[in-house]
Amino acid sequence: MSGTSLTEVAKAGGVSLATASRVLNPHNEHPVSDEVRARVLAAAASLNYSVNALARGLKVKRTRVFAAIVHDFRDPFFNTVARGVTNAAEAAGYLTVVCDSSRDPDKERRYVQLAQEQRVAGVLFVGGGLTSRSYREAMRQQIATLQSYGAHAIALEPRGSRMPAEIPDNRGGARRATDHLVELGHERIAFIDGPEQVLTSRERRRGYQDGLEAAGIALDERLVASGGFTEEGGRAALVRLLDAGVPFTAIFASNDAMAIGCMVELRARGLAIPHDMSLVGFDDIQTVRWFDPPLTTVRVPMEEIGAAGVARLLALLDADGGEPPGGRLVNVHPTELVVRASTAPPGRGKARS
Amino acid sequence: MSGTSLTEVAKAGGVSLATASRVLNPHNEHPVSDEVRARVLAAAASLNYSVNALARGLKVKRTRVFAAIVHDFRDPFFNTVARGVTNAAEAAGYLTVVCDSSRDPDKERRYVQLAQEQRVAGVLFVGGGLTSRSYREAMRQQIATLQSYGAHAIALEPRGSRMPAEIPDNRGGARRATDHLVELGHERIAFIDGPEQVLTSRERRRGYQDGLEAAGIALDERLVASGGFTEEGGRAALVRLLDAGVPFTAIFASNDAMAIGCMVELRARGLAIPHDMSLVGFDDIQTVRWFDPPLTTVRVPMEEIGAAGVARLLALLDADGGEPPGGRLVNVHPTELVVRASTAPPGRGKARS
DNA sequence: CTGTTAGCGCATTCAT
DNA sequence: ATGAATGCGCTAACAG
Repeated sequence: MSGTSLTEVAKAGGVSLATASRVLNPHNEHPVSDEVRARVLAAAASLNYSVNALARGLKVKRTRVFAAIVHDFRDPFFNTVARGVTNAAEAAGYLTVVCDSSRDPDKERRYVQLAQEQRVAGVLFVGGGLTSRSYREAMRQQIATLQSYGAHAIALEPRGSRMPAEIPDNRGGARRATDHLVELGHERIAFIDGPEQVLTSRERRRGYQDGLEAAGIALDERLVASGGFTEEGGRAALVRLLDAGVPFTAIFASNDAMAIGCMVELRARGLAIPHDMSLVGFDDIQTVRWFDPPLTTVRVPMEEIGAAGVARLLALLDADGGEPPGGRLVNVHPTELVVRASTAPPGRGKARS
Repeated sequence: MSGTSLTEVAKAGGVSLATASRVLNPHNEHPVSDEVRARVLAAAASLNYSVNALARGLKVKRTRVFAAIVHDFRDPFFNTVARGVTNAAEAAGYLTVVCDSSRDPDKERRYVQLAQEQRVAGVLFVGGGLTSRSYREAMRQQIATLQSYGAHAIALEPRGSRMPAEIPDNRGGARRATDHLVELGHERIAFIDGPEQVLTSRERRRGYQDGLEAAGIALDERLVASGGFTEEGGRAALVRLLDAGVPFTAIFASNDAMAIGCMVELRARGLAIPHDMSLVGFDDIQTVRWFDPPLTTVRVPMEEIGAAGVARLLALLDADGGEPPGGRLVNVHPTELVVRASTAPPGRGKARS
């Protein structure tokens, strides 16, 4: 019921506890004779010995576990980043606790709390933070506590805290997407915004504004609606826009999930993409290439960002006790416009008339 | 750097270590005066105290962590089940380590190993096991070791081991999907199989055979191709089937990912769904309802299965030391055919001619 | 190269 | 109702 302990392995191998530890602990440099080593290994194998990471962690004050807190497990954006994290972590011998906060700040807080109790070596926040003062203050406080326990925090989307971050170039990507539409000749471009209070939304909206401004097009607030980064929300936002009667020939949805919602609604109304309406998304989640038409979108290097976050964490961990590794606090990963078939010059579609 | 310990809280609160433990440990029943309790709580709060779950776990020989091992993080089937698991676990105060094995048995083994070292309370296997003797033997061995350390293992897809399981009715669902096609008048129904060595594939294939048999249709092996449960694989399998020239009017893909691959290929060949070809999937992952046409598929209660797995684990944990809770070893969760627009009676489509 | 020892932070007897 | 003492399994000095 309670498994085998090192003491038992030592006894079975006819050596002391210390010696057994030395051969079974991969990070131990202490020399051990080949013969003794073999004996201990054999004893461990025959007893199905498995180190107790709790005891080890208690002793060395450091575990090999990370926590990744994501907004929504089912969103391909998040689970792809999470996969980048878990793969990179596993390669370094770390396990990753993945937590789905359901975009609930309180649940997020509870998860950080639990992770802290487990004395994780680091927590990665995957998903933008909220803009509110109170949220940022609470987060700052929480991270300070985390650090007092020796853990590091990393952001993989803007968080507005002073923590190290590996984030996509949201603003630049949104700018390029807008430019693309402008270059095709669109002048009335609707924008489907993410949740208002989320920093990621804000950055992408900014990029949209940049693009409009550069083209000398005035921002028309009636062409902007929030879709909460979900398919249903995106669809609902488009319904509002279309029903409002203000004409537009293209839609820039600030994430792919909402773009999918738009596709569904356009199809339901018999509006052809891109003939009647051009559509651009953001993220380049895997599924959008299977849709008809394949979606033009902005590629975010999701797995790469996840892996970079882990590398960052590992570097921080190694540097502990020395000075922090050089380099910027925030690394911005370039995003890239992927033109597929959902965009074209404005036609004389129904939406225009 | 090393955080606050209970000892410090006790000192700050002017009480003994034992007393501090009694008020801070939620599972402790020991009476403590309100005044002392308040003092300790205040001290803990002002010091930002957070229990060390490692020390606690070492002492009580039990952690509040589960491990969920999934085949592929990015597949909506798996991440949806995983979300059911993490949510249910969090509600019970447990954290879940989610591991993506990339369908690699060796990686799966390493993850179980790591989880065991962390002394997780339970391991949930999400995704079918392999049929091979060696795999099943190794798995049996591994589970035995896990249990010797007090952990429980649960399967959320057929595993062919004697472990408790909460699995979908794969065979029945596949049977119903086949019946549906037969009832529409199809007689030549192609089947896109999952990976051959995976038990889930085998169950679904069996259901397909059941349906054919009930309808008096002989199984034609030339109408079966394996697609490995991925979009690309499904598409490639369909290419082979189509190019082989053996006519058929409907396709039953044994998971939605492969059905999506089929849709893409049919579209590329100008074959209309369902006019030229009917198509059925399996799982009812969220995206398939957004496709054009929305896919007819077999719904698997994914989150429910995840939650059931956690409930099962919790019951096993509570019962430890007593007799195991009554009930079947394997609980089968009903699946349900969801008819959407990708199926219709056979037309005179090109595939037939 | 091997062995002895101390103590990580906590829950839990056993006293009081 | 509170406190003192013990040990979970392990690593890392320190001795030899």
